[in-house]
Amino acid sequence: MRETLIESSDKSTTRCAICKIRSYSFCRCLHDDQLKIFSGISTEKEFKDKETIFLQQEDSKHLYNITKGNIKIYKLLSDGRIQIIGFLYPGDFFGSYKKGKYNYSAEAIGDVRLCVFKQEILDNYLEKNMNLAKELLHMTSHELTLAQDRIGVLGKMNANERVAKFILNISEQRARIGWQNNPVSLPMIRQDIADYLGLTLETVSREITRFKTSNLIKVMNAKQIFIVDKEKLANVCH
Amino acid sequence: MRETLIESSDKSTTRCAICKIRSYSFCRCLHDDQLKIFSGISTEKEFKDKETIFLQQEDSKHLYNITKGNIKIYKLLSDGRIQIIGFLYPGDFFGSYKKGKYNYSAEAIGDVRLCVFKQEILDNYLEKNMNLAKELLHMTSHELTLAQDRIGVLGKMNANERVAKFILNISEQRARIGWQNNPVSLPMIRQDIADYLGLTLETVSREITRFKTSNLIKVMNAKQIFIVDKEKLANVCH
DNA sequence: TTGATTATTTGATATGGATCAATTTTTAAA
DNA sequence: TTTAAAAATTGATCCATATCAAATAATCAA
Repeated sequence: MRETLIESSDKSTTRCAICKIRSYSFCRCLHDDQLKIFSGISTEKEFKDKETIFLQQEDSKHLYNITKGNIKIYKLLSDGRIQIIGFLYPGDFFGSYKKGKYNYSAEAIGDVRLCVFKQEILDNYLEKNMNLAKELLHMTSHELTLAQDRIGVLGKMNANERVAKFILNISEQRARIGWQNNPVSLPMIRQDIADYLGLTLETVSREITRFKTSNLIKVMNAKQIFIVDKEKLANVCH
Repeated sequence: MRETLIESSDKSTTRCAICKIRSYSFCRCLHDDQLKIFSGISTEKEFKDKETIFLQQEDSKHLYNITKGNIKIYKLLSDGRIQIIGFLYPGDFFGSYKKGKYNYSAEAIGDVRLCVFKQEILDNYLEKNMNLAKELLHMTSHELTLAQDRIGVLGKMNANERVAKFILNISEQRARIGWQNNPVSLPMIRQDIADYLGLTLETVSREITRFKTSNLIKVMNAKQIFIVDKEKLANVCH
């Protein structure tokens, strides 16, 4: 048993009421008086760096919401090739909504804390709470547009453009949840970025070097990128 | 005005009640007595080959459901490069948006008939009908898994694998809606297939020729492909 | 029918990014 | 600290697919 269950330390205030990331998560649509019940339908779990949250072939019984840290979701081809579908951040919701098998595997990048929902229980709760159902529909719909954007990147953009877009996207995401977005921290290793962008780690490294050489970015260290000229970087990819 | 509005020819039976594709569309969850109201919240429109249904930069005011024909949804880069996000078929629902703008453009392939919903009106109806909201959530969720599959194809598969997967996918889709799935008809031109798979039309043509030469398929004509050895074709791509 | 346009196939060549390989840097462990 | 392991960079070469070009086939309009 690699996961740790976190006990509610205080019975008077609910987990959800003091949750730091609720404002950019699907549960933001709930009223204060609904939080107590909602806290009860989920549990919190922690994962360490590189721990598997679930694998693609497993029965999908749970849905997850990130409250701390980063995770990657990925698909494996039979010959071992890997494609990272997405990097997910605090507030992101994942797992497959319809029952059956998960459509991808999920793994922690660094320390992670998740809200875990049992599928039937969340489903039942949705039935009684139209707000939450609509919020989840909007969120899924938004995720779909992000996936479609990625199809555009992988189908038509070259290495240069892919890496530029990646740096800008991750910076935007940081801004959205109110974190430092310049320099932007890249929690994942180059190989992960490559598997996300459909490139090799060598190509990713070379493109980053090129942006550095042409003064579009400064590489503070491998995991901290300072965007020097956002406009020029944006011009690279559209 | 290129679109044609179709008048309900018969006031006693509703459009929805006699709709041929309802069983594989999101409205299948509605009871017979709800159909009359539901018919009222949508209109039907026809489009001809190559007609634009909407463009990416337009304000998104409507959502669409295909009742007849095929459409393609695509994104354009500023320099004219095109990426086809998907080919959609009868029963498919589309028109997803981000910040009030459509996330892609949509164009008819051949003659098309669509159910058109005003966004606010459908949204209001959802409020009163949890079934439909949940069905739409499931459908959007399913679309998301399809988009994620495509990310895997575009990120990690070579030309050979992409074309094989394309032929098999389209055949499966035909089977799902109960149409002839072998030979499978490809309503779109080679250039569209290329823009869908992130390849050039020459490469698509060459891969099809290779499958033909190695007797995995027969090319009846450019738009009719007979799958000779489904198993071998499947082995190519996983 | 016939010519004109559009779509498809096939061939020759070029190239962006992969692959293979070595070195340097960073991180973690002893 | 020192050493070992992991991650990242840089260089040399190769290859899958793009690009350029031409021929053939299919479709459409007059």
